[in-house]
Amino acid sequence: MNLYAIFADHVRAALAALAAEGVLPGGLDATRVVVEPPRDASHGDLATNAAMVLAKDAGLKPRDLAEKLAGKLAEVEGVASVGVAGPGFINISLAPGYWPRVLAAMLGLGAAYGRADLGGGQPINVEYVSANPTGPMHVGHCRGAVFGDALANLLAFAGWSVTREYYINDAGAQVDVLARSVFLRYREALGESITIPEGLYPGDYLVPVGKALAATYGDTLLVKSEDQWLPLVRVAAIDAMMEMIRTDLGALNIRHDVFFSERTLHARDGGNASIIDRLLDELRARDLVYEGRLPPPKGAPVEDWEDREQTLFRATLFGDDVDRPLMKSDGSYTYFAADIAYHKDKFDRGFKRMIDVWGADHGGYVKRMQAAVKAATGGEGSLDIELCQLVRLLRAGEPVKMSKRAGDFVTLRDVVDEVGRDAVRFMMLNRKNDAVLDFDLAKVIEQTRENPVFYVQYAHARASSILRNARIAFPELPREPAAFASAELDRLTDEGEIGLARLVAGYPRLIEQAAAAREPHRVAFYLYDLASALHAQWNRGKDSPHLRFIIEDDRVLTYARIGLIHATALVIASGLSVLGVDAPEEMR
RNA sequence: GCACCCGUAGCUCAGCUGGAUAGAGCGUUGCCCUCCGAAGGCAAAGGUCGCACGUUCGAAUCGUGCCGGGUGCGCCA
Repeated sequence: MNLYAIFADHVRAALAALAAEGVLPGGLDATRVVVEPPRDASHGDLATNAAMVLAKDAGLKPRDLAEKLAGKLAEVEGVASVGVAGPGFINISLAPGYWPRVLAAMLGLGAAYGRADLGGGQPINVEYVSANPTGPMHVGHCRGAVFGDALANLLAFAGWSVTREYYINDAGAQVDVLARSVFLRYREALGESITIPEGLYPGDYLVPVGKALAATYGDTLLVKSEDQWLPLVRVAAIDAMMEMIRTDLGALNIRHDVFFSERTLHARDGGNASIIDRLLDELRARDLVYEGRLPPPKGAPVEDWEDREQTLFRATLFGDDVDRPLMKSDGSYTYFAADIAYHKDKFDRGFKRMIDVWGADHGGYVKRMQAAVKAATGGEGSLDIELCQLVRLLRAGEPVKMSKRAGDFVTLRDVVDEVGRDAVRFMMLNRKNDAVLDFDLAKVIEQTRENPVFYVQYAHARASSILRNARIAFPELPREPAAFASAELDRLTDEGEIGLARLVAGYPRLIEQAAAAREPHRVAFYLYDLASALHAQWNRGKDSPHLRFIIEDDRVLTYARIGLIHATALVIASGLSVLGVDAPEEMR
């Protein structure tokens, strides 16, 4: 149901026909041929670069080739005229009834309109958020969370079988610190007066965890040594933190399918080799792991640098700049070693394609991780990494102070509670993920055109309002969009109406391109344009009553226009659902 | 020193993976409310696409080198 794809087929057919006639050589490589909307609508409805791209191989001048192709394309059903312009563009104008027919087809599809099959149902794993389980989510986690979730939605809509995954970093020293912090809260719950020393987590959010421990264990942990109580407390603390994180994510409507524990990769139950042990043995057998020395890091001097032999992964064989350490000086595995095993595990679970969403501060980690996936999967698996740049939190143009000490950071929950889930989600997606983003708490709740969240939602509410009013004027009006596929849609002749239909017709193409580029922000910008076109057409009806959507004494025309409104509302709702934002029927 | 990201209108940003006269919002200027929602609308002015070479029919887009800003740079996660 992608008009541009349909016409790309027509172009290929025209090439084949010309080849059969001996006018063109056969077997021309048409991969660079695209059919797209012309930049300027006055050029026509569709344009293709075919003649310019193929001229050299065909041994013709672009304009000559264009003329020949144009002759063929003019015979295609539904084409009104074909022109050649500029250096060899072929512009196609569709017959007056064509856009209405496209509209009818999409109305028949309903909510399925826009769905693509790029992924062919293949599995893909999207890992995002993966915040440390040591406290509530803070606002810095927000962007990656929303981006990852919208990307997962987008890929699912484009035909992938998506699994949303969260990697729990529950194996490092930070979770021991968490456990010790919780143990203090436990003693506090038993009546002791405590102070949280430097280096432990001071936040109040651990108080209830301590109380729960006291309720479960009474004072029995007090007599145990740290070796004994630490594992118990750690498990309870991590569970409590993950529960909190799940709740925070729920406030943003984010739900993961899989929570994967790093600890399981390190586990050596009953003296067996761990998953990491076994993977490194395998890599060592392939001579991808060796003992060697690294040059000292450049840039900021590292104080306790010591030149020592260590266990290294040959990342340089796979495109990285240096080989990377797998063992810390105390003999335990680095985070990287675990991460290799983790991605290998994803691959073994059936995901040849993986996407990780990371913060920009992990940019230096990209090459080694991709190198590791290449090595560990024998080149069979592919890992794409999407980096999200920082968010600057503002209030009316002034930076919001965020200090890390004393647990005094702005939590994700604070922000969602203040401005609402929809505003957070839409604004986080209203910028390329690799550009830094200013998030102004004051601006995102303004109800003006400046605020794209409001403007787009308002467009949907306005469309809903029009439908309500139309049912008052014509009580027998059907409620289902599909019923309007049989309306006399060729009554839609106004340029504003055709413009709306054109935008709506471009939705499937937009979804495909946004999914292929992994850029959900394109959906947000598209929706803004579509909302703008709807608002504009509505406003034209103020000065020109004959352009209003509801024409009391012309039932047939009203039906056609209501069909257009249904189509527009459907696409807005569909796009918003990809972004994970509500499409309200009225604004309050 | 190296790697990655960014540099487009006065400001904040898009620019459909190389296409035609580079777009939108804000701000500025000028018009427009008896109206299916003015919670706005219409229009105008405003750009050597950081700079310089290169690739080709054609470059904001690709390559190389500079300039400016950000992030990161054994064992933290």
